[in-house]
Amino acid sequence: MDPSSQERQSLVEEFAAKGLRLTSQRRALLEVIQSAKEHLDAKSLLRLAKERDSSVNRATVYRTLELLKKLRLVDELDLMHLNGEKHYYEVRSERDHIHLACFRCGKIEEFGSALFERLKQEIGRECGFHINVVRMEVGGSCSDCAKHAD
Amino acid sequence: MDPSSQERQSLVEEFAAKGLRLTSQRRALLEVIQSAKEHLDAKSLLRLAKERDSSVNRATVYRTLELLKKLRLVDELDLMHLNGEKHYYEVRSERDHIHLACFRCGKIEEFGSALFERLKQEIGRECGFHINVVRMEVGGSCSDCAKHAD
DNA sequence: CCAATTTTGCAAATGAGTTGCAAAAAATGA
DNA sequence: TCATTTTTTGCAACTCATTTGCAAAATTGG
Repeated sequence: MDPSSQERQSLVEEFAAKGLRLTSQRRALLEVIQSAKEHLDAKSLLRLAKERDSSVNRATVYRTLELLKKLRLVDELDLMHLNGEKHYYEVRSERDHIHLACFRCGKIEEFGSALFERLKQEIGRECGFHINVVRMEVGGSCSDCAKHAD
Repeated sequence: MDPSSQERQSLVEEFAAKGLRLTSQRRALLEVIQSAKEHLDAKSLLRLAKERDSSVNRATVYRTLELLKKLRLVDELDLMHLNGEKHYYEVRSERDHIHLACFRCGKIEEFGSALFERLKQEIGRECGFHINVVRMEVGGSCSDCAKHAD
């Protein structure tokens, strides 16, 4: 009941709310992205979306991802190219966060901080730059791996 | 004479100082990267390196860039994929900086700030993460383009 | 229901980056 | 210096993520 405890609107809802056609293929993809527990690339998204609607095609996945990026519903990540040149996707969250990629164990951590928010504000203020998308990725050794050596 | 007025060591010198073989092909590439006035992709690097040593091959460019990344002499950038999926390269500088990419006019600005440095320190402190590489890229409208509208 | 518009699957194409391999170049060591 | 070993290179073929042209299918708006 308390509005602050509400789940954020689902991707599917937000997508439909923009007046775009919610085809079964798009719905399948949106549901997959929304429910993902980890960062998924286009190939994985296709595989999982096909489990919901076997007619989903690779081209549709790419075309829909392009659309979602433009709509700012989804962010595209590189994750420091830890596993090749492909991209990963995640639902855009309320608060931006930094991705920390461990070169040793491959773990991806997310880190948000007030300092990060201030930095973004500073960019707007100092450079007169109007920010649409921010991507900050850090590569190195996570706390577990850093212990062992460098 | 004043040490602070000295140019930073050249890429070629740093490369040789690491005890690696400075072949004519590598020298050509290093000189091109060092003297670049803008961010260049592998294709452009190859073209320009060939002007210095026509024997330089694409494979060598990629192999050398891989080496330079590992040595932390060069950073790889995406520049928000403003022009396709290719990568751009720049000499690693004393101080990290953020790349601001304008989606409208394509201009790339660089921005370094104390806040950015503090944020990196915070990541180390809060997450116990040992940072090797940082990449922060921002997409939006530069000050000129932001005036016109959004 | 009909005409116009959007979205789709398919298959082929694109393009950045990688790889196996044999030849060339550089280092090593008698 | 010369032979041996190691590294680097060019070449051509390849991989693989992503894009595109197009005709068919689905949706929308009269």
